[in-house]
Amino acid sequence: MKDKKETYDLIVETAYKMFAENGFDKTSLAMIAKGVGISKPAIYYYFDSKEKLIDFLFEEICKEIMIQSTITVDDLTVNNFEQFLLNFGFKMIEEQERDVYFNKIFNEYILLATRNDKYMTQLNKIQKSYFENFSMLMNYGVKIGVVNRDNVENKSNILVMVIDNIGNFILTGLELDYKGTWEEAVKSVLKGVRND
Amino acid sequence: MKDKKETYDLIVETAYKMFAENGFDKTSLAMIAKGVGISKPAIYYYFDSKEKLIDFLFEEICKEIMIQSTITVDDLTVNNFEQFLLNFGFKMIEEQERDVYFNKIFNEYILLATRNDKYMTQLNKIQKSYFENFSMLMNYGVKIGVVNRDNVENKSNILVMVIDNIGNFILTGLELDYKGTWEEAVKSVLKGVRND
DNA sequence: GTCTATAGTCTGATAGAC
DNA sequence: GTCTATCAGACTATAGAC
Repeated sequence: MKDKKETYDLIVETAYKMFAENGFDKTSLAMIAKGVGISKPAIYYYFDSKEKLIDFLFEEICKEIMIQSTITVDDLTVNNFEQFLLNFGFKMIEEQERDVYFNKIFNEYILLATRNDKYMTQLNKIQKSYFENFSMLMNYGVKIGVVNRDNVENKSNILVMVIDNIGNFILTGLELDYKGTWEEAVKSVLKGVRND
Repeated sequence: MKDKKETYDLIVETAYKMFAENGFDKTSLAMIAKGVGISKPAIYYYFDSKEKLIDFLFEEICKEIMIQSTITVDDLTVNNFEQFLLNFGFKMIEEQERDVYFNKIFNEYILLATRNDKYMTQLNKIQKSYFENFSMLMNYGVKIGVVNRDNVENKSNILVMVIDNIGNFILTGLELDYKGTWEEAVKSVLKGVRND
């Protein structure tokens, strides 16, 4: 029982890294087995098929994203709103610069989703929650008077687009002032409030 | 000679669509041959290998992007600067909504590039020219007084990030007010000029 | 739980006739 | 130029011993 758990985790971790580095198609079960230090058929004891292994990893990743993208609005005030937004982005940028695997494998899943509704349904849920979180945040900003009420949804969309795409550009090795760009995006969006 | 040209073009067109729809690995030469209406070995008369075919399409796509992303600043004035930026984005959004193949296959190449320097070198050139074009445009905007000179590079980056990511979101079928978001991005970036 | 052995399928690529 | 025939190799997955 103890050994089962350990091998299982090793398969999951190794598959995660190898799928991220080589892609799903160019990562065979034989490669994963070799990486773990077991034989190929041993993987089938834990996962019914390669596809099931891919599906399992997708669900794990989705859960993680849902947790990370959650925003709680409770402690936000006029004084810390901008700093909160800035920190949220900075934290994401730092995480994406640190963990290359995550973005690579997630892009694999996005491409998979464009060809397979099973993944697209799940992906759309994540996107929706992402946009809703930022929308909620910006509307709260309007409420406390730090965001101009005009085109709130579009302002929210801009922030999502920028922070999401920073990850993609990091992936290509492009060295840009990402934090500066995020800061400018936040400031652009918060500009123009009438204090009357 | 005439027949050669026709078959050649058919292979290129069919491969383009099939690679976009199924991905490189899940599109075999047999499938392409069947789509064209020839036998598999016939493809080898035109392309030395599957990889060479993939490389050729990549170069074609790169050329097209380089042309489309080129911006000429000559006719821009204080009066038409904002409208030019808006139209540039609107045109890109419309094209991306129309041609689904282009974005799908380009994302394939981006993933390929993260695993193969041959493609990454080319991809980085495209990105560089893209950022430079927008940077040049924004600096021209500063010069004629429609863009605030503070953080010009970051403002330019925001526009690139937004317009680039709109394509990705269209790919996932997400229905958003893309044109409105672009409009808001342009206005956010152009805001705050001091007319003194 | 993990192994060896292997079935069955598909792949990219080549040889050689027409 | 295009074909039929065929290759070696890699793949997922399974059977059955231990």
